Amino acid sequence: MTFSTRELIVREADQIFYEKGFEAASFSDIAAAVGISRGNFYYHFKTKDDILDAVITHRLATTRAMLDDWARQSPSAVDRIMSFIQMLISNQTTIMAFGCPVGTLCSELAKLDHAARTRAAAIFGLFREWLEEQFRELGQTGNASELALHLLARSQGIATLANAFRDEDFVCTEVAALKAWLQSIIDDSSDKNRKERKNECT
Amino acid sequence: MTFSTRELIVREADQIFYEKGFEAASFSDIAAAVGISRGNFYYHFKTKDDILDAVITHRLATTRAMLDDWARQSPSAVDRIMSFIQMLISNQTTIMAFGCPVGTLCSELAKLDHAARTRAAAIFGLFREWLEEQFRELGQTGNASELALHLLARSQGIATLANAFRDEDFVCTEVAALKAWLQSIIDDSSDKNRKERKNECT
DNA sequence: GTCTATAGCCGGATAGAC
DNA sequence: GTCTATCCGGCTATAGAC
Repeated sequence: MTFSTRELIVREADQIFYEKGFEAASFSDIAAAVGISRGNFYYHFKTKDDILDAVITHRLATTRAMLDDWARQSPSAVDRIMSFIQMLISNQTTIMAFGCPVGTLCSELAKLDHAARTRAAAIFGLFREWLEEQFRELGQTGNASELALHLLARSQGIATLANAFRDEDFVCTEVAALKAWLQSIIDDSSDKNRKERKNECT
Repeated sequence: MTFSTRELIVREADQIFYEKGFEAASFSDIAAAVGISRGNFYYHFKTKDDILDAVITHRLATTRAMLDDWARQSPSAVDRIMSFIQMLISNQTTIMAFGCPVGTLCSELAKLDHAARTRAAAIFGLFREWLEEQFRELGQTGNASELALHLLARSQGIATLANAFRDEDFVCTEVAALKAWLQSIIDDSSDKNRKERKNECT
C-alpha cells in the first residue's frame, strides 16, 4: 500500500478541502500535509481547479466503492439502507465538526459559481441512484425515486443542524426517527401484500 | 425610508455574503454594490469580521421581525408553522441558486473555525425556539423541542438538495410531505383528545 | 464622511537549478 | 520529480488629503 505523490496530494487535498473548505484551503496547507514544496505541485497539477477535479473524481470512486461494499455485506435491501443511515452515527464526530463532505462542497461550489459544481453534485447522484435501487428492491417501484431523495434530504438536514448546534442527542433521535420511518415503509408494504393476498383468496 | 451608509453596507454585505459566501466576498464587491470607495469602509468598520458581526446582528433582527409577523398574521399555531414551511416555496429560486442563508453561513463559519460561528447558529436558535412555541401551543408539550428540530432539519435538507440538484419538483413534493407530516401530528393529537373525552364519558 | 494612494501580506502560478 | 526563488495579482488594512 504505497502511494504516488499525486495520490498523496489528492488524498490530503480531499481531507483539507473537507475541513477548511475548497477556497480557504491553500497550496501551502496541502503541501505541508503531504510534505512537499509548493512548487512541486505544478508538476502534478496545472491549477487548483485541477486538484479539485481530481478530488471529486477520487470521491466518486470511494463513494462507489463504499456503496458496493454495503451491497456486498448485506443481502437485504433494508439492511443496506440501514448502512446508509448508520453513516450519520459512525461519522458523527466529523459531521459535527465540518458537516457533510458532499453537502458542504456542493453548496460552496454553488456560491463560487464553480465549473465543478455539477460534478460534485454527481456524488449525491450516486447515493440517490443507489438508494433508489434499494427501495425498488423493497417493492417500492412507484416511488423509489421520491423515497431516495427524501432519505438523502433528511440525512443532509441532520448533518447541517448537527454541525450548527453540535448536539449529539439530536443526531441520535433523528437517526432513530429515520429508522422508524424506514420500518413504517416496510410495514405498510407488507400490509398491502397481506391485503392483496387476502383479496386473492376471496 | 433612507439609510445611513453603515446600514447600506450591512444590507449589501448581507446579500453578497449570502450569494458568494463570507470568505469569497471582498470589500471591493461590497463597495461597488454600495457605491462607495474601499477606503471608506474603515470609517464604519474596523475589520471584515466586524462587518460579519453586524450582518449577523441584522439577520437576527430581521428573523425576529419575520417570526413576529407570522405570529401576528395567523392566530392559529398550525398556520404559523405553515408559514415557515411555505418559506421554502417563496424563496425557492434563491434557495436553488445559493442554498439556505442560515445553513450555508453556519457551515462555512464552522469550516473557517470562525469566532462568529455560534452567533450565526443563534439565527437557527430563533427559528427553533419559535417553532417549539408553536408546537407547544398545538398541544405537543412533551416533544415540542424534538418536533421543532425535526422540522428545521427537514427544511435544511430540502434546501441543500434543492441547491445541489436544482430540481423544482423535488422541493414541491418535499413541501407537500412536510405539510402532510404536520397534518398527521394534528390528527394524532385530536385522536388522542377524542379518546380522552370518550374515556371521561364512560 | 468620503476620497486616493499605498502598505503589507498571502494566494496561485512560473522558471529554472538540481 | 523535487526543489528554491520569484513574479504577479488581489486581498485586507492604513495614512492622510479633502
